[in-house]
This record gives sequence, structure tokens and C-alpha cells, in this order.
Amino acid sequence: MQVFPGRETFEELERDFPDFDAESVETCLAFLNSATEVYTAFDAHFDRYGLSAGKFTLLMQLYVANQGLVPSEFAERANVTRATITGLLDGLERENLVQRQPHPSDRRMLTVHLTERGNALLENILPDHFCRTKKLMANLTTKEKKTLVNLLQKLNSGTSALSDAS
Amino acid sequence: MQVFPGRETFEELERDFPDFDAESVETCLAFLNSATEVYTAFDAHFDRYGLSAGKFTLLMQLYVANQGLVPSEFAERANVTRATITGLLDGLERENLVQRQPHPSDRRMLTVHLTERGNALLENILPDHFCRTKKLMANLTTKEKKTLVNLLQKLNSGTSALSDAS
DNA sequence: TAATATTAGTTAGTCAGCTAACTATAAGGC
DNA sequence: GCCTTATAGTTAGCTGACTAACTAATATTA
Repeated sequence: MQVFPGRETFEELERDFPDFDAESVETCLAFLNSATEVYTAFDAHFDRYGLSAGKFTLLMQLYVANQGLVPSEFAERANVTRATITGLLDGLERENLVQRQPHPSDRRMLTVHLTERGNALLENILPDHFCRTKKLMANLTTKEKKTLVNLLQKLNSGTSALSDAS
Repeated sequence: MQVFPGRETFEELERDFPDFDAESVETCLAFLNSATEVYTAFDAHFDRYGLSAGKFTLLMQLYVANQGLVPSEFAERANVTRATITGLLDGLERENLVQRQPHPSDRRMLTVHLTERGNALLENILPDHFCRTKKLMANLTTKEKKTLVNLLQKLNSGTSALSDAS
């Protein structure tokens, strides 16, 4: 969901609400709209390989760990609930990309392993993935990338203003 | 879903994939993680009022239009499908915040109207909403906001590299 | 003007996130 | 050593996004 208010909207809200700050709202909307655009583009990218961003992330963790990992670890590292991981693993296992195995020492846990097929899919994707990611950022110079990261950090530190109790 | 790869991961991928560009990946992940953080904070914010970002956006369109609007218009302006709008309207109508009415001249269409209750809710939210939005952006100077918008634009123009056919 | 194509809204079904509640197991405290 | 508490994974049900297919109504055009 994106929003592109017209000039008149800004003028009206500025008139009626003392705390309305056009510059802040404009920047905020530009950020949110940009996020939607980038997310959508990544979805289209992963969709070519039958994956989603979440599934790809999971597979990558297994790929770089080069060993079985525990679902609750995924959840914690990715900042999502265990229930979300269960769902993603169900999908990945259905497509034969990962396999759940009992944990050797704690029967509450599982270990998740990349299958041959999962490994092959990843190795097929990664060159294209990194190439496209590089191109995605190609309009920004090194200095601009650093600036962007810095500004995003400042933005992040403001999020408590939204989520804090009134 | 967020991702925070360790230094070793970067080194390994850099070694194994010629197109892996650490600087691009790092910036890209910073952006995606930041987007998740901001979205989550907005969700928490709107949740206080029993709303979601999508529902708020719909209500705002009606508020500033100051007249009934047509669902397909919403869909087009917000870049979502008509089906998504149907779902949001179902929720908003259930909570008595908007009302569907037959379109006067085209019987395929509806017009959607803000109810008294919807209007009252919005006028209750908006001061807090704009105040928090201002605070969200308060760590960025005017110049930094302009820079951010500019960099986001450059990022947007790279998204075709992700979504274009190989 | 009758047939065809397009548009608007809904419906059904999928996905990925969430919360809350449940089961099984493990760990701690008395 | 038992009781309580905490942890891990799953399940059920919600939301907001999607696509595809459907109905009804309007527009186009042959």
C-alpha cells in the first residue's frame, strides 16, 4: 500500500493541525513508498526461483552455517515468531529444500538441514542474486551508500516515538 | 523478517561469488531492516486506535476528499488490487467507520463514505499521529531529509534490476 | 442492435506475518 | 525427587497482501 498525497492535501493538513510537519510527512512517505517498491521488486526476483524473501533468508542461514540449525534460532535472529518459522519450514520441506531432524540431545528441539536439492537451488540462485543486488544499488556511489546507512540509522532511532505508550 | 549477517559471512560470500559486493549488500540489508522496523512501529501506533496502516490510509483519503470515493480509485491510487480494498472495506464497515453506497450513475460501482464514527476517530487520531510522525523524523535535519529523499529516489530507480526478466 | 470486450466488485484460495493456546520436554527450587 | 516454571515446536485463527475466476453492468464495435 502506497500513498501519494497532492499539494492541496498538504496545505489543508498544515492549516488544520499545528503538529503537521510537511517536510517530515513527505520524507516519511517517500521512505515507506520506497520500501514497498523495493520489497515488491525482491518478491518478483525470488518468485522466479519459486522462493520468497523469508524462505531465501532461511536457506541462506543454513547455507553459510554449513550445518543443521534449530528453528527457534532462526526466529530469534530474524525477529519473527516461532510460528512464522514453522510455516516457512513447512513450505520448504514440502518442496524438498530442507529437512527436519530430531535434535540429538534435546527432544523439544529439531535441527533443520539443507537437502541436496536446496543446496543446488541456492548455488543456482546466488550468482544472479548478488549480481542483481549490486545493480539495485548501482545508482548510489560508495559515499552515498554510507550516507544512506547513516540516515537510516537516525530514522531507526526515531521509531520509539511511534511505538512508545502515549 | 530481518537479517544481520556476521563478518565471516561477508568474507565467505565475497570469496566465493565474484559479483558479491559487500558494500551493496550491507546497504541493501540496512534499508530492508530499517523498513521492517519502521513498518512495525507504525503498526504498533495504529493498533492503539484499532487500525492498520492500510485502513488509516483509506480513511485519510475519504477525510481529505470530503466526499464519497469509489473503491477502484483507492486501489489504483494505493497500488493494491481491488480485492485488497474489498477486504479493508469489509473491516472498516464492520467497525462502522465507513459505509458503502450505490453509485448514482453506474451500477457496477460503489461510493464509500466516512461515517460520523469514522470521522470522529480520525479527528481523534490525527493530532497524535502528526506529532509522532514529526518525532519519528526529528533526528534528521531538513537537509538530511532532503538527502534521504534523494537517495531513496536513486534506490528506486535500481529496482528494475531486480524485477526485470533475466 | 446484437455480440464482444472491458470494467467494478466480490469470492475463494494462497502466503507470510501475528497472537494465544496447546503439548512435550527440560531445568530449577523447595 | 517432586512441583513449578520455562522452553520448543505446532496449531488455530486473524490480517492484509496476492492471483484467478466469477457476476453484473457498461462500452465498443461490427
